[in-house]
Amino acid sequence: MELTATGKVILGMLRMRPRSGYEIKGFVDDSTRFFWSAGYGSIYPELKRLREAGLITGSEDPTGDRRRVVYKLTASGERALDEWLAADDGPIELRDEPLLRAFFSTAPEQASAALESKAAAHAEIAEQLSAIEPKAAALDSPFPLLALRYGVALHEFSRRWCEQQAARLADPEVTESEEPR
Amino acid sequence: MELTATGKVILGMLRMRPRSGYEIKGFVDDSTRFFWSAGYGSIYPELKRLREAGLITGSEDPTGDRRRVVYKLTASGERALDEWLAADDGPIELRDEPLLRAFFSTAPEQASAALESKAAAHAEIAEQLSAIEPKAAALDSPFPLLALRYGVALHEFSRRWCEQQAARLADPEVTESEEPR
DNA sequence: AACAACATGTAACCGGTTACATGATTGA
DNA sequence: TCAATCATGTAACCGGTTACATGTTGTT
Repeated sequence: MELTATGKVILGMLRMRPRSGYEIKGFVDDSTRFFWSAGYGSIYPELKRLREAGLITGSEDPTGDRRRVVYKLTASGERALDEWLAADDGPIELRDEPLLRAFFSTAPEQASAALESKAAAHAEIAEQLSAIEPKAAALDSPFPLLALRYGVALHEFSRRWCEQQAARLADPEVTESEEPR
Repeated sequence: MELTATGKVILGMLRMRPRSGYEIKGFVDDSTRFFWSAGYGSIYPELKRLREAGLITGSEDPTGDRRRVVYKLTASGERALDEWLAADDGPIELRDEPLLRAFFSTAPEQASAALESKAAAHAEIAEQLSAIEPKAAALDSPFPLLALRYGVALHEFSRRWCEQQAARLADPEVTESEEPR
């Protein structure tokens, strides 16, 4: 059973506790969003597929007249999740448009500006991640918090690196001595 | 004129110097691959679209009977590129499956193993990037090398962070005192 | 009464990846 | 002569994003 990206995150979250599709979306936004996002348009169809594949079961749990389906793992789903967790591969992918701008810059001032704005973006992301730390800290498992802290550390690192390089490029002395063409 | 992801990288690379689709692919693999990849299946159709939109022109430059089309920017393409470079937004996206594994781990040893393997992946990527540094260093522009060094620094940082945390989680004393549940 | 949040789902669109298909040139 | 590299392109597939569509419940 090949799991899709969305399938993996759904199974993992359902093992933590049974949830509805809506709750999965909310939890993704509060936890994995910065390295593994998912929208309703992926979640609901994937829940359907996972149920049809027998990896999860859904039970109706309405609030009054508002329908709500809570899903949980089957034994088979548990097995699929464990299988995936036991592997040690999987992609680490980055898509970084501000960096591409720096890459294609034609003058130090332009590259410096691109890096400054990239630094600002990293600062903002780090801040957003810090803001959801309390939610991660309240969970039973300590590992979501660990992942979140990785995110904060990573973006703080990027921010510092970009700021340093931006400053270096903006300094005429350094720029001239290192780029004599 | 809205540029696609692939369109941006093509325009940028064609301004550095005129190239064929094949050469663009080669240069992507030697430079932006780690934060902005593209395959033939994106490049050739996009070249067609850019030409139809008047942003680039292609001229036949065969090697014997082997056909070859070299593209370069038009004034309009130059303008589109500058416009994009002057903006200061654009996504910074990460997709990190090893981190997702750590996130969903249910025991310190499992999280530690996930982080170890993530650290190994970062080490390998950093090595690959270091290996193409000489090629980047030989270019006219210093900024591709800068971007590449960012990649090396970033993956080295991730490697260190993951190794440290993996070691911490594998140490029974620390683990017990920090996870009393 | 109105709005935010809860809740589920579909359809169209978009763009990237993979596989396929073809053929020439160069160097070992 | 054989393999690697140069070179171009299409088609099928896959999966994610966005917009749309609908209705309930709780709060102000």
